[in-house]
Amino acid sequence: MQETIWDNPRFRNWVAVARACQAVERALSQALVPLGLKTAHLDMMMNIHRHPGMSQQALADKLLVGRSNITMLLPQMEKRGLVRRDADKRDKRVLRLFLTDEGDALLQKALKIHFELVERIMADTPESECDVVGKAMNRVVEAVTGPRNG
Amino acid sequence: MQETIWDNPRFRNWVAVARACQAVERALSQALVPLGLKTAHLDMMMNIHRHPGMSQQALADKLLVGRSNITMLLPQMEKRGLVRRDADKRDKRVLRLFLTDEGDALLQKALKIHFELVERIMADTPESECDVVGKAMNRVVEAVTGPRNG
DNA sequence: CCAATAACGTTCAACCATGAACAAAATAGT
DNA sequence: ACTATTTTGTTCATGGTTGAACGTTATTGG
Repeated sequence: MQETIWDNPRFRNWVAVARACQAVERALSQALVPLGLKTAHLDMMMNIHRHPGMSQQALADKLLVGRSNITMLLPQMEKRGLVRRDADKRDKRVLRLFLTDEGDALLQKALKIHFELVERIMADTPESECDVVGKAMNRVVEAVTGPRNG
Repeated sequence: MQETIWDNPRFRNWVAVARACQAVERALSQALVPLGLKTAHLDMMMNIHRHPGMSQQALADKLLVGRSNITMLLPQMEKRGLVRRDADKRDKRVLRLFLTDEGDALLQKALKIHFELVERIMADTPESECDVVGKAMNRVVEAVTGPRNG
């Protein structure tokens, strides 16, 4: 009776999700080595691309990481000429984030790699099921971050 | 036309998976603080529980982490009296891993927390969809770790 | 106007994770 | 039997991630 938990569909299936996620994270990490990028950098660039001019705080919230994480990583990318940080005229506390042209070009290459990896791992999953997965995951994020006190 | 990638169902939905995974990982991490456990420890204990006597190498493979990771974490748990490492008689290189009674008891508490979290985040997802998700994720793991040439 | 509070970004020390290099033990090939 | 290769676990230097404490700037309340 000690293994009752594993018989629960939700639990067992979520474990599969976590496992798959880590496997893909690792594979993506390897695939990005030629570009000199870490998955954390890619995540940041993807978000800055989709929300140009966002603050570091907003980026941290999107990525579900601490603010200090952003502070530690951004200067590297800035030095590489991938990202630009402009001071906000109205609010001197915030820095507005933008991709440089070079950053955008590198992002496109990285996205291609990411895309091909996803295509490969999802090849045997029909689109309809993909949508079921995506919708379930969006509900998960809401359930975790929504009722989140802060 | 530069955002074509985001219109792809597989890509967009996979991003949702990764995001959900990180959110839950973070939530679980917080929920385990009272037990003095990290998610890495819980993962290890779960696997040792299901495969008693497994080697550190086998555990690393299951968890998709480096061998050194196991070496760094296990002694802490051994000192806490949660895990036991027995030398194999036949092969003097390998150490066989077991949970102590105390470790098993703590694992049960941790599993309860994990289980309740999963129940909460999956509450709005019917069991049938859960299975679709789980099967898709198992295919993902196979696609990544199976054809993995190196 | 002025003090208190909150928000943004930074710094720092502590902890984790990783991969390369290593010693010991087992296996394979001759 | 003997060397070469592989496997297992450890060590170590490096780099990533975190949360707390801090300085600066906005905002709120009197």
